Amino acid sequence: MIMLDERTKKILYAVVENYINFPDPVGSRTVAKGYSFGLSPATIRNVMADLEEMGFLLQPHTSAGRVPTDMGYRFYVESLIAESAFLHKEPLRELYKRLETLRDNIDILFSETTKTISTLSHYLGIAMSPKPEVTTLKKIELLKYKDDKIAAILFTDEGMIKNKVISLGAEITQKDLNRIAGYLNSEFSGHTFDEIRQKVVQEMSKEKIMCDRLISRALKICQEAFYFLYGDLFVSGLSEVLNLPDFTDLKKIKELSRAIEDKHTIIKLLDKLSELDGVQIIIGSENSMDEMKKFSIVVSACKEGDRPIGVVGIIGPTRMNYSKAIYIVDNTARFITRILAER
Amino acid sequence: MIMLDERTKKILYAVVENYINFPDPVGSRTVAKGYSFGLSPATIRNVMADLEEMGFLLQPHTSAGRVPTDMGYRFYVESLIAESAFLHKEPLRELYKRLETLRDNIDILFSETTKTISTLSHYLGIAMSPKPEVTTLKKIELLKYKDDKIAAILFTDEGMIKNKVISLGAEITQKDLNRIAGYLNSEFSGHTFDEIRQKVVQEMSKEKIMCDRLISRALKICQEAFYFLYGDLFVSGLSEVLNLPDFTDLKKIKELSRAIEDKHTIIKLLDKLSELDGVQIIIGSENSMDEMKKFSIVVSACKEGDRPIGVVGIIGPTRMNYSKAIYIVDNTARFITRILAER
DNA sequence: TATTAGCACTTAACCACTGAGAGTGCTAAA
DNA sequence: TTTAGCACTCTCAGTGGTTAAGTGCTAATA
Repeated sequence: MIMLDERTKKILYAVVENYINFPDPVGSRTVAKGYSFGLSPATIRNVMADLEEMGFLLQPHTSAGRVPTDMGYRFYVESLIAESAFLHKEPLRELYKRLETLRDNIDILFSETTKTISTLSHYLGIAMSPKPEVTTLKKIELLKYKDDKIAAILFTDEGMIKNKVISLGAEITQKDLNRIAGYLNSEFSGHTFDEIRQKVVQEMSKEKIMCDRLISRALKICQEAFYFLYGDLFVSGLSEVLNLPDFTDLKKIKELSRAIEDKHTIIKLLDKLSELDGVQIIIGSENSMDEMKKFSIVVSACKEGDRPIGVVGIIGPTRMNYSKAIYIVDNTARFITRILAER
Repeated sequence: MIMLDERTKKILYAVVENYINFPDPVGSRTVAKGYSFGLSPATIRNVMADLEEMGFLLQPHTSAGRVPTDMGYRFYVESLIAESAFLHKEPLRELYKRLETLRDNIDILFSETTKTISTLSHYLGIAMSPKPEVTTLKKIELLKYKDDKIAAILFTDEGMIKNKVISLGAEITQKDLNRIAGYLNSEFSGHTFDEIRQKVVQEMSKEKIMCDRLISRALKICQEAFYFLYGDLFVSGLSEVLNLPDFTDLKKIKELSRAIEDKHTIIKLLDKLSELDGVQIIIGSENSMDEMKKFSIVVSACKEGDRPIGVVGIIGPTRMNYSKAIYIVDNTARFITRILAER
């Protein structure tokens, strides 16, 4: 990390904050006037030129003021985190009252959470419900549909219910299904989906020797049922961000809409981020997704112990009110965590 | 309906079709040249002036060509429907092969269908999965969660699985829950959700006299479980429509995004439309939703007998290729209907 | 009588130009 | 080391002139 003396830092922060508040490039005069450094514009100009040379600021054109680079935002955000200024603010409890009533239905809870976040922040609210990989099986239920088709319903301790229809290739009676479900429950309930998947593989290799027809069927069903399950991604607030001055450019809107339609990539990204603790921030070009390189992401995982049970966050322009965003995301994540723990 | 003589109609259709193909106001010269009426631009001009007087066309400004009004589109679309030209085209079976593999999971089927529709049409693809009101209960399952909380899982004959967590206010054993579920299944399975709701109300009034504690609990659970269930609405293809010349205007983009975020209103609209047979078309100002007054909707319900089991459709600009849209929607609806019937 | 050629008229779109305003970098003085 | 002063650069909004498209009207024509 490049070291900057106190005065230079302060000027950088002033530029960033001013730009976050007013979407125009900020000039030396503005900084000198608005932030009482006791310095003349000329001096500020020199410092700003230095900051530009170091890559923290850039000029859109010669006669314009300066705008932070992604590196500039990063430096600013690091200082925000170091100060943890946002932690001292009062929590948003009042605003979450409505969400509280939804605690029982986890999908609706997460989708409504994105709406609350986008209303509060005026950016895109995002949330991902727990990915089944890390959730604990409470009970599995098998139900015969038609011919060789059965439905497998997986209940997790977290309150999620996932279902999958499976074609067996041969008919089966409901009675057999009940026995299979009984076996699977005795064997697997209380384990995470990940553990179950591993166990199934192990059992299947043993099974080759044991050759119990029912058990082998059970394992096959199980393999299908637990294959390829993802958390659901919710996004809302597009009309909020379209009101921002950052989105008067059609090209940028297109990029954003393409980015949020590529749910699969975002899910993978959030998956990775959900492993980490606290608020995570990805600024513009730091993002690995091409369409996201002009936007920033602020997310936090909701955890139960150290197991991630969901992710909430914000997507917005790099010119984002990071302080407010961090504050909202941090608060929301804590709130969801608490709500899910209390249940 | 205003009657137009053959020549006037032809000229109206020519203007509409030309405008659909090229997003510029169409002038008399273009019509005369491109559509071999054997008339000079001057004559065409006179007819176009008449059409404008009658409200089928309008001029953006004095020296521009003409553009269809919503009434103009309506007249054109009526003739399309009368000819049923689109019915003669070959079905899109090839393109639906991928969807066929998803038939077992109805939610994913519908959400992927919207993607297919938007890719084919370059407009927004929309779909609504069966609203539970009209679906038939196959089985209800009750599972104890924690304290006084239970999960009710509703399986429908259509292959949908809905779940709801209910707080009872007092603890209950799983054994009791099983008995309640057994009772509810014997009583209600095979009935539509609507019927069940009515039955519950009836039973509850009787129950006041009979006073069986378990049954009264069962009915209470049932009432909760079947309360307020909606079909899910899926929308995709925003980045498709942003590429249309109709959406270079930020204001229009905002309107569209606000419209599709108001899922509740769209669901109610589709609900109404799902009662009708065949492809339904709503053009611009015909729409009751304010935000939708600049867009058109083309939808068709998927039916099982005369029971709607879902809706698929397109949202796009009023300058839409209606012929293609109708064709795609009609085909898709038939395809989904077939797939759900075969199951 | 219906159609058409001719023409004057209207308007948007494009382009080059201009002046104002904002903000810079550099230099020389404090 | 800081600052005042100044020349310089660039954007932006506004202006005026030109072009092209398309119209409506009128008078001639089949």
